[in-house]
Amino acid sequence: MNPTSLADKLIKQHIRPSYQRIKILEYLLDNRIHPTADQIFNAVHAHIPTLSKSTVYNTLNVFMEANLVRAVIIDGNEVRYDINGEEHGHFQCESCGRIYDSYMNIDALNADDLNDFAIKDKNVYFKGICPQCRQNRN
Amino acid sequence: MNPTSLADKLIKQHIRPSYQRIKILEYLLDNRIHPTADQIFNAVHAHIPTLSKSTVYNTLNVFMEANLVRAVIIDGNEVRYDINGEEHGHFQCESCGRIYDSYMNIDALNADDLNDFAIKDKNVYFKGICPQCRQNRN
DNA sequence: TTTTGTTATGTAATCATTATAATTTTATAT
DNA sequence: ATATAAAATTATAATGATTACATAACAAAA
Ligand SMILES: [Mn+2]
Ligand SMILES: [Mn+2]
Ligand SMILES: [Zn+2]
Ligand SMILES: [Zn+2]
Repeated sequence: MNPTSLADKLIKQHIRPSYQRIKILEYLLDNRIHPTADQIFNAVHAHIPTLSKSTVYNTLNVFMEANLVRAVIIDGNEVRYDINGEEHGHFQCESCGRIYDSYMNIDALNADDLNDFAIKDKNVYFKGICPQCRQNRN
Repeated sequence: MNPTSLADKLIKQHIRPSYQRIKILEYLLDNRIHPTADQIFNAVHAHIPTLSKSTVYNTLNVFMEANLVRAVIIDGNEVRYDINGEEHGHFQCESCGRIYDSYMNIDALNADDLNDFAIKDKNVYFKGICPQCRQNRN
């Protein structure tokens, strides 16, 4: 995606398209691995030597506010960020830590005991061993 | 539950039933609110003035190892602990933070794109506003 | 009662994230 | 264009949950 359309994507969400924000957005779109803030920082820092980690966190929070990214919380020790806007669940491999997307039918999940609750968001994640790690027998 | 049966519950899982462990187990069984380590510490500390927070964490990790409790990770900032062994999902209220159990049919959730994955665990949680908070309009 | 292993305790360390203040950049007004 | 105001970035400090570590207390075995 070219820089202009990246900027447009941000402007559409009323986010000022700073160079840092564009580069972070670009990284997220090109690396759909549910990266940590640290991974994002390290990757983008290679292109912007003056980049601060604060900016990464600030930007991610701005993106989340605008629903451009969402936090994927499975591990508990560090948040991972997801730019995939489609409704989907996740699978985390207990061996390698990778998080995979899974397009299961989350909407179908229903709970009679939550009839009086206002449900705004449904989250699903599985855990286990991914195909690659199964093959490597670890 | 009387102390003896609490001790038996631990022995059955090959956990030495120290006074601290029994009291922590008792608290978890009597307060099914998915408490934080801090909540557990404060409550049990009232009964055992010498209790250390390290012991709470150690004990919770021992209990988790034995599958007596499981970690419920929704917020990301602090882990909450659940002694409910039945298969169930959760609802966290965005207003008061309370976590409710919900007996939805998690097993029914299936993902064709995970056929080559070894699925060991399925997790579901919803977010929204609980009945009490809806009534209080906040 | 030694000896040995296990558990508990207190304190220090870790580490992801947030808060704060100063600086730089961008937009607006004159 | 210049001054002024607002927004974003940066560097650093603070926060806070959890873990690591060393020591003390306890329990079991010999
Ligand atoms: Mn995803
Ligand atoms: Mn529960
Ligand atoms: Zn794997
Ligand atoms: Zn509530």
